[in-house]
Amino acid sequence: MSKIKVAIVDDHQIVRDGIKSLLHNEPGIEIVSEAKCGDTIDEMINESQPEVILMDISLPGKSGIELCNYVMKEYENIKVLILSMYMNEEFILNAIKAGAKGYLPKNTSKPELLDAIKAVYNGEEYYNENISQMILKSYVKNIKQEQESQEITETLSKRELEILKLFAEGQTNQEIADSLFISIRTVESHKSHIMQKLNLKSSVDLVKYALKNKIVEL
Amino acid sequence: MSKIKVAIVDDHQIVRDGIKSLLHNEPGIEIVSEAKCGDTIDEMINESQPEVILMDISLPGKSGIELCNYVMKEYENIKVLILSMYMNEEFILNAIKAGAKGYLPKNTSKPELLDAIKAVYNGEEYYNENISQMILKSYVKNIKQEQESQEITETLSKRELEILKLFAEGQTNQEIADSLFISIRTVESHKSHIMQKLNLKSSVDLVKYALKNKIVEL
DNA sequence: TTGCGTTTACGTGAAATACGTAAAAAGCAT
DNA sequence: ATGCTTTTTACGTATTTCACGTAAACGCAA
Repeated sequence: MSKIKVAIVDDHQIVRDGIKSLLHNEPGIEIVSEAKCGDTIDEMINESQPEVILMDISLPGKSGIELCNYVMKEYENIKVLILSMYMNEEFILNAIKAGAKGYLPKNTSKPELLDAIKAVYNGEEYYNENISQMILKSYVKNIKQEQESQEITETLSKRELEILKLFAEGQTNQEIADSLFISIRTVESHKSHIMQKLNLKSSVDLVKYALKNKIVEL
Repeated sequence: MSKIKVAIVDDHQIVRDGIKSLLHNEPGIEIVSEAKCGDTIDEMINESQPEVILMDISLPGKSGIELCNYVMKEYENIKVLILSMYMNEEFILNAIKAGAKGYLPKNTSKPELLDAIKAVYNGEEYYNENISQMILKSYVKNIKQEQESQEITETLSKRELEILKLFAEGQTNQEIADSLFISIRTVESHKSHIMQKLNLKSSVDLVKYALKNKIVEL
């Protein structure tokens, strides 16, 4: 069995050295190249023909996510394994969306790193327990958020949203009326409707609602 | 000249290995011990008598900052050099406050790491350019923020703050008047004064101001 | 076509705001 | 203690906004 060809992309020399020393005399693995960032990724791939790329997320220039996306498109046989400090859902989910085959924290043990490399090399996916749990949590959260967002867009009409936005930006009813070329009474009506729909009691709530739902910024 | 005795405290094996491989055959430096966290720091120090400790900030259990503080108190001759992914002001400033003699990003070059170790060993402090600049920026920023905060507390009286809070929480003027046992006109006056003082145009601005300055929560 | 939601708009009385004025009450300095 | 400043209190008036009800015009879908 030939060795698995592994490339490393990480801007921290210490991390690169650490990985190299970890995998140094592993019989099944060979480090064929390394890079600080993704600028020369094509060159690197063509020269060293890696089968697995260990990649950090935060890189100078293009992020690991973008890079992963690119590699997935151009070299579909190469497996990308993300090795990141950051264990937050956003990064992990983005990595998965971008086609990463695995995601490991940087404090991974040597056997886990080896397992992961072998797994992705064999076409499997590798996420450790923490990450699996996190994905699950995040999924549930997302669903909930989506539901909320849907509620808003379902409940409020375009016009109502527009008026809410202008109001929460600080315009008076008259200003809103003028800028939308409608009567001030209409603006008032819209606001009433919005309050009814969202079960809000005051303009203060209206402003807070707009901020919460990122219709306007603070 | 004897070798500088260096200890490593970092929960990422890869990082520890990376540092070791970087410093491996440096004539002036010797890695005398390493640890994943600060639980056994006393033991470690007593056994290996390090002169410089390379330390991560984010550690399981006690943070690098706390640990640094502790080491400074108990072993004042030991120099702590923080080696962190995180380049944000807060961490850096805290590290300095805790008595760290240097702060390096993890993507430090080998010569810089060597320089830093030698510098702190010789009783100097070592911060690279980025960090020096960051400290400066942060300092300026802090000053500004303090000024702003002062402005608020200077400008608004207790009563005004109280009324702003209740209003931003969603109470009507009448409710505020009732709960403070004052006339509704008084509440109105206060609000006017607040707006004048802060140069705000509408209640919307009032609410936003209260949110910005954390007088109320969203 | 009928029905439903959206957008438009008005009427009326109550509430809030803008802007000015001003007087007790409290705090502070000399 | 006395005077000065700030805070807190309050009102008047004109304007604006709110709450609540009503309703016409429009589009779209069953």
